[in-house]
Amino acid sequence: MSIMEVELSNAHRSQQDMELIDILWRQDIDLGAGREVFDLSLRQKEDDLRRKRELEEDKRLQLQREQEKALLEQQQLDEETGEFVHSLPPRQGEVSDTDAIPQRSDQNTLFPSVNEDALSFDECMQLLADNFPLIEAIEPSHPSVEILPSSSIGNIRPDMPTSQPSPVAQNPMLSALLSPNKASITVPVSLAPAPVDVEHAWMDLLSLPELQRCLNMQISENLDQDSYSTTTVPLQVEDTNYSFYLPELQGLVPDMDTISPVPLLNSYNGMVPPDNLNQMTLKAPEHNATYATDSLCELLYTDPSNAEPSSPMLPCTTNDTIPLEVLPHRHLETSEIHDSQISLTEDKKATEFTDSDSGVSLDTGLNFSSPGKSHQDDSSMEYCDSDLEEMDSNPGSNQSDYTEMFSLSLNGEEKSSPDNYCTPSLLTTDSLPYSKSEPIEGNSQNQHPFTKDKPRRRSPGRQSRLSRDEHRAKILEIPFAVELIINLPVDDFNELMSKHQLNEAQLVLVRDIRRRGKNKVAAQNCRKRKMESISGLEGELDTLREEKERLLREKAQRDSSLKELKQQLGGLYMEVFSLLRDEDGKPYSPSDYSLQQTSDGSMFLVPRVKRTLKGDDN
DNA sequence: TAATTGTGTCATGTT
DNA sequence: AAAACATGACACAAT
Repeated sequence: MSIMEVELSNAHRSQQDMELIDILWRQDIDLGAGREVFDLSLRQKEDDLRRKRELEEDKRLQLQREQEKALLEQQQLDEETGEFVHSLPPRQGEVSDTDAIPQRSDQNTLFPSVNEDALSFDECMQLLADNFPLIEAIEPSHPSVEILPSSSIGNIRPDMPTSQPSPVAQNPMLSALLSPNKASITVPVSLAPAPVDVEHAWMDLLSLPELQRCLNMQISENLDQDSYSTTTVPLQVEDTNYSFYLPELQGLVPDMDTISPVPLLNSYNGMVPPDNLNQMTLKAPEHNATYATDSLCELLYTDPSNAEPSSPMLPCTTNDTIPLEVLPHRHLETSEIHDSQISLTEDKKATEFTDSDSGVSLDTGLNFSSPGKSHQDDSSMEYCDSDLEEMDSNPGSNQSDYTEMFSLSLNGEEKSSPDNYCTPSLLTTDSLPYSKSEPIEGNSQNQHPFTKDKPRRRSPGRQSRLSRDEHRAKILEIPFAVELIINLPVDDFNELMSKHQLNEAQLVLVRDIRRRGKNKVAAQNCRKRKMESISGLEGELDTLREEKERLLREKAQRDSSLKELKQQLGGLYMEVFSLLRDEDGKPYSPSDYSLQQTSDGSMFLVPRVKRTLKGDDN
């Protein structure tokens, strides 16, 4: 695009230039730009407009950052407990009630180190999002479903089904778009204000799957860099200050605590081969607030009694997220959804339902399982769990990405109606305390062995990015993040719970999640303490050993001194003894007599005959 | 293959 | 009384 601008600024265009421009224009037509783009005066006007908009956006961002700062100042993460503590008096509710702008996940204390970088990039992304709202989708079937109020020109549906193979490399523009550096992003920015029927042009453009994928990849890369991309702003967040814990944002940054944003970009570029673009594009719908298709809803919620229009997690009504299981297939299966896929997604749901410690057994009421699968024994559970495990652990797999991406959804209508699609079976056990309910679940049908960790197939070493509880929360459509559930102070937690009408199953799960989360932290602390204690004892042992050696050395030294003294004493004794004479002037025999000293100092010569038995020769 | 290690979870006691 | 915390014990996957 920059090349094109340079070309355009050239007043004297040679015929060759004009041809080149024509070629470029033909490409840009596909990008949604009309001839007018090449009109300098028009483009100047558009530039002015764009600048003005950018200025406004800057202001808005500034305001937003200030609010975020204020919010962060109020919240402080206790490292030991993992709990948020208020460092400022104001109640969270008060702020959140007045805070219309959804807080982004840069307040997520999970990733405190990336805040600064991410924020700057956040600006860029916000600018991009407003000037070129790529991720606002034009929903062909529901064109009226628009959430982002700002310039909706050039909306692109990143999740449009695509099937054709893409000769991306042959198209220099597309190649530029594919390029990870941000220069390519400027393309849509300058195109956005084009006064032609850009939307239509974009729609035409969307027929080019390769470009779509390019754009999506660009988006997802940027979003991955900036996990809390401002494009998520339109999400309707319940008036709570914990919006930075929003699950969907978490899902976007599954490993941000280990990977800083910039390396993430690089790693993505390096990691994802071109043929995996499909997977990357699928990240975009996370921010596609308008993505909603009835067919998808039907796919996921085939059970009529389970269809829950008002359920917060349902993308059909909330326009917020899309069922994670569906999107991959949409993409990978060239936009047609097969029955097998449906059963697969359903089965996945079913397996996830069964994977709960909370006494939330769903096996009886729901029979999501495809006929080929049974949940009768441990092996089947192993299969299910490992299945989930693979979803978690395989970063390249579609499932994994989507499970994270669409992990949890928070939106304004998170009141779960009582007839949640998982409720019927839940109601059978959900009122039981967790400790009691778990064994109960292991009925003959499912035998889900919640007792004593039997079903666990997690892999701590692999660090599944979605924990089991997160899966459960997702499945039961808990409208807030697991971290939030765990780390919130009890008052805020209760407040949060009172804000959302959760059914009993959800309440049980939430309580279990909180209990397990707390206990997990406690166990970690306990082990940490234990290790510290062990190392402390080891240190103590070392010092004691050193002291022992020192004392032994001292003892040896004193022993040798004592020996020396004894020798000296023996010498003196013999000297004195040899001076003694009897009446005949003869010396006493040391074997017959010995010298002894009384307590008053007087010396006696004692015959040794009697005393030698006692061995006293001193 | 067995032993070790790290981690999550549960049960239970303590604060 | 309830919640949080502490800790031993267990299961399990990874090493």
